[in-house]
Amino acid sequence: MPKPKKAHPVTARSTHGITIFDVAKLAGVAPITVSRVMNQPDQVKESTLLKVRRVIEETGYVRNQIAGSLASNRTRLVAVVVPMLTNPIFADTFQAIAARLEQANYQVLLGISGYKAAQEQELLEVVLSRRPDGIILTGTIHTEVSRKRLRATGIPVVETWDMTDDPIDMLVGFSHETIGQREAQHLLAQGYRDFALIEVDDPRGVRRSNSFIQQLARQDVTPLDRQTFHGLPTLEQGRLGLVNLLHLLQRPPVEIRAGSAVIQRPLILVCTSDTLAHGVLTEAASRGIAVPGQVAVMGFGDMNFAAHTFPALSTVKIDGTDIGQRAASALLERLKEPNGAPPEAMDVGFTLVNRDSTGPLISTR
Amino acid sequence: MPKPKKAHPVTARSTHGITIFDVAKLAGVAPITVSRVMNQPDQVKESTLLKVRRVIEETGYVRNQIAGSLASNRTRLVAVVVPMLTNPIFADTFQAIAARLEQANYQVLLGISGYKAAQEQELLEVVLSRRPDGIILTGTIHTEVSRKRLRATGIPVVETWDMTDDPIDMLVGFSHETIGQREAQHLLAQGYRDFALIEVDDPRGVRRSNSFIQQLARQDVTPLDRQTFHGLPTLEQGRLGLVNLLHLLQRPPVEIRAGSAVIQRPLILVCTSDTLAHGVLTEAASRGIAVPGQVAVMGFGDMNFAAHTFPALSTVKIDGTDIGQRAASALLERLKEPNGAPPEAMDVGFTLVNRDSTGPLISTR
DNA sequence: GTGAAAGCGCTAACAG
DNA sequence: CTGTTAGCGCTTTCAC
Repeated sequence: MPKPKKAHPVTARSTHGITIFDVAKLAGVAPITVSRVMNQPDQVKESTLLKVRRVIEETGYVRNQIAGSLASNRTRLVAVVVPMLTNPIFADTFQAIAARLEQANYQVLLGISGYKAAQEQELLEVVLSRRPDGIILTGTIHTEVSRKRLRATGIPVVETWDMTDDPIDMLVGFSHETIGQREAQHLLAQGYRDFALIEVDDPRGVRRSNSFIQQLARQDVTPLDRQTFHGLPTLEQGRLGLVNLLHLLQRPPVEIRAGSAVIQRPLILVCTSDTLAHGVLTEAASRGIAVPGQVAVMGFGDMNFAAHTFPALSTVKIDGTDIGQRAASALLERLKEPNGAPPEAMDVGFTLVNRDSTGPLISTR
Repeated sequence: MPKPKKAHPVTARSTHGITIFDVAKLAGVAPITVSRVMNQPDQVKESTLLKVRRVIEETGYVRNQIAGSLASNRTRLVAVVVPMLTNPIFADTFQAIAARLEQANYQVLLGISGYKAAQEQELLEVVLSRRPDGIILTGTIHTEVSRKRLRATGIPVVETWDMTDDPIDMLVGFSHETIGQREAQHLLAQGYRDFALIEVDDPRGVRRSNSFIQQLARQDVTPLDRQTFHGLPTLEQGRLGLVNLLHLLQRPPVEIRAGSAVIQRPLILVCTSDTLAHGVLTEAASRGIAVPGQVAVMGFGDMNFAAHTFPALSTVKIDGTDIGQRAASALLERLKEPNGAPPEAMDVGFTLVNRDSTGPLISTR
């Protein structure tokens, strides 16, 4: 007696959903043909294609990617790990990544690492168990275990929003140290001499601040104060920052010559976030303190409001959307061409943006 | 000759990763025991537990959730669909959902629907193919196909950020119509008579505006203008909104009595977003227009900056974190207890928040 | 262009 | 507390 045919198994474990077997039977083809209709339609004859698609439509069949992923060893899933969704500075990047991936028919598995490498490591364990085809991380600071494990899996990885000499794989970001340095050089060149910093304890922001201070030191300048807040930057913190620094406003401005004119440079508050800077502007407005007459303000990020504050905010422009698009594109490229060009770090750079909150610009030719 | 044992198959198709079979062999137990160590550790003897865990540690075994999901018909995946990540109004909700789910050992599959029901429908097709254990949607407006398909799958669904009489399954939100109505009643009661609206074309915001206008009409009041912008709300749009309405500032304020004092009520700009309202405040500050003396401003959302603008912004408080937590909790509850209480709509409500941008409050007892 | 057979790596079900 | 067996629903491989 022949072994019973497996063509349409209904066992105790079956989930009673419509499967590829049901569709195949109704369409009068083999299951593998249904699979081809969905995955390689060009390899299927037009008439068969239509026949199968009609049955799919009629039955309301929904494919099971779980089974497909297990069989094919590809999930069409990309894990994206961000520190915190409520930090708007990453929103553009995240949005760009998700949009680009969805358009390429990949889905996003989201992970929140909370700015802690240890938490990220735990998260990666779970993430890897889903066998994503690729991983996009925020930052380049990870535990040694995480780095080793990621390299061991061979899954394409893109690190973002930072620079390092030793990336896990691909890298799309910029150097926070360079930003701090250039920002200091720029403001010194503009004639500023009295500095105070306002920051939150985000590790990358702190690195920018440290680098900024180091560069000041090379010119024998020491900042007058440094206000550090906890958690995500808020308008409230920015306002409080200025309140805490009001005593510094007594200092007479530095006078510098620009051609035939004389420009005054007061205290400047250098913030690690546009949001903090916006808070400073708000507090200044509420107290009738002139910006940039009595105090100048510098932000970070060039978030969408920065050009429209009053006065318009000078800042460091980071193109988050660009980072996201490049990161996603680099990953997709690799997924398409696993043996393509070797990983190459992309430095997307940054731009110092002069607006009204730091006063008239001195030509620096 | 006996059939070769399947215990440790290495075929052409194997992915050469470490599997549960390898771990089992090294630990001297059956594969199912390894599975139990990971999924039901309390059913395993302490010594076996330790033995297996040591091997897992040593080999660097990473479980394959794909295979597990296929076998168990549970994915520990929850799909979350949001219109747009860059809209900060949803950030709190999304963050709360993701945090709560991760803590319960579920992962988040992200989908971006772009405010369009048709796009959402396509997205759902892909999402369903991943067999998520639950789905959290933003809004209650979906195509008929989407609703039918979601109901057919039997997957627990939570709709958020809105109210409807006919939810797909569970619902956590508030009524945009009620907000518009109450907001109008409130402002009329405060003595305002000259209204202009500033909004973006987000469908829920437009519904609030429409409801607001309807309620005004019941008191024979007609708004003087309605500025509608496209896309996500920005500070820039808010500023532009005020610029476009400057001509309305000529109108003399309404005078009303509050006890022995007399209060003046000027034009009030009712915005569908705190961000727009913040832009109005900014433009007013830049022009030296007094708020609330010459123009009053009302926002929506009570975003984290609203209490700290200058002047502080009156608004409608929505607790996005609360929505997210409740949505996630309701879902988790159902996943734990599939036959628990029937779906119940949760109206989280809202709060009218009076701050300085709408001037002194009139007692409404 | 289409099909049959054999898994992918895990867990449900049942037995001991 | 532990093990055996038999799939989960799909795709790879090889054949026609």
